Amino acid sequence: MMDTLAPAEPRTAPNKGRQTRAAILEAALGLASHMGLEGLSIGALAELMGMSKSGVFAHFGSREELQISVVREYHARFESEVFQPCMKEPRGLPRLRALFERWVRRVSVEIDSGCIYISGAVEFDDRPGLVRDALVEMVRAWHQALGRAIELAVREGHLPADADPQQMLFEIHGLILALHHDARFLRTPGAAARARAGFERILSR
Amino acid sequence: MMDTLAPAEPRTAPNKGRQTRAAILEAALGLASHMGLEGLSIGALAELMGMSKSGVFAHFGSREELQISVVREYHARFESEVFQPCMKEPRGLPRLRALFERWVRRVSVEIDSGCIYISGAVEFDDRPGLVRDALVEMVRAWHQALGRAIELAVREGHLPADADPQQMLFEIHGLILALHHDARFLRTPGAAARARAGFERILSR
DNA sequence: TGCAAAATAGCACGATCGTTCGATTTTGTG
DNA sequence: CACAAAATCGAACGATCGTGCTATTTTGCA
Repeated sequence: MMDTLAPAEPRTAPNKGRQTRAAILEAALGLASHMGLEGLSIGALAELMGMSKSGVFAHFGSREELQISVVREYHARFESEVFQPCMKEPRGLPRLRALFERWVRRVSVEIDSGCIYISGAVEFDDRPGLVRDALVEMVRAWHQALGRAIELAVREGHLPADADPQQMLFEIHGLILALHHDARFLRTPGAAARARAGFERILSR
Repeated sequence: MMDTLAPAEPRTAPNKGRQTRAAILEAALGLASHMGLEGLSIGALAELMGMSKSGVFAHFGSREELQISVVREYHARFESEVFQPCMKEPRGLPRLRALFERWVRRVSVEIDSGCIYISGAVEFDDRPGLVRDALVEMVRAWHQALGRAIELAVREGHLPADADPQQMLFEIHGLILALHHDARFLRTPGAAARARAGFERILSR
């Protein structure tokens, strides 16, 4: 009988492997949030995990693959914690508001939450390679999802018919970037409130 | 007779020293624009300058001091290329428009112009130290200058009296950050036009 | 419970990093 | 021109980096 799922399933199911790989990725995510994707080192990660460098290394095969895995993991969490919960909100403004509000919280409030999309964009804007490609792909996907939500709000009549969704997306993204900057770098209090105020101003014309 | 300017002037005036130091700083500025302040290495800088590592090192005494010098140099150039030319524009909207327009060009158009304020903010938002302190100080100074320009525009009656200059500053800064992101990372065409459109929208209400 | 395979450890490698120090060259002036 | 100071070099240091190899341990099923 053929294997039910995996086409080339090895003799023993690597359960332990997947577990520790997930644990490493969890730690790597936290590390990369603080030090950036470029600051993520296998040595530091191994020490944090209490295992050997080669033990950690074996799970990814290269540092680049580790970085890409971190990007993908961040994307998965971002999608399940920001995007998906908002899909049960009614189409249009309520859903768009929910997306923005969760985005704000993700970027400014949560602990350990340097946004890898934002820091990665700065680190890799001049550095070609697979990590950059992965980052661009995920950011583009998120922007497209947000763009669709805005278009839906227009189509539902919650926003004026002559609104420019791409322009709104650009400005909303700017608010999030300014929030990230002021909250995390300048440590200015009230940045989240400014972002929300800007969002309302964008919606009302 | 006392020295006219420097209080402890050495026997021979170190003219050559200042020259090469300036040349190193010039190269360091270009390097840091591409690799970030953290990616700036003395070895790469020495190779670029065609001199020895220790020769470069001697001019700064430490890597941290080199990074701080780069930040200060960038600030000086930013001030003289963006801020000061706009001071001869009439107070109010014309001056504010000029400031924004030069800022846009600086961030998106110019060659070799990864903005060190922006990349540094991301690199050092979690990294305490003198480099971060220097960065925060310079960014704060620039924000204050822009804030004053906005307040002047209100006082001149070019903007409604109930406008919130700090909120406007936040939103304008967001436009620049979104421009930097879309132009340099995503390589989206037309990002500068979007930033300008957002700016006009902020001014007209 | 035995045994193959998977997971991990241990060690070494070449590179590069920032930094130190003593020797050497270059500079500028009396 | 001479001579002190300034500038630069060359070599070495300990640390850390990513990565490759070969043991060794652990895992999971027959």
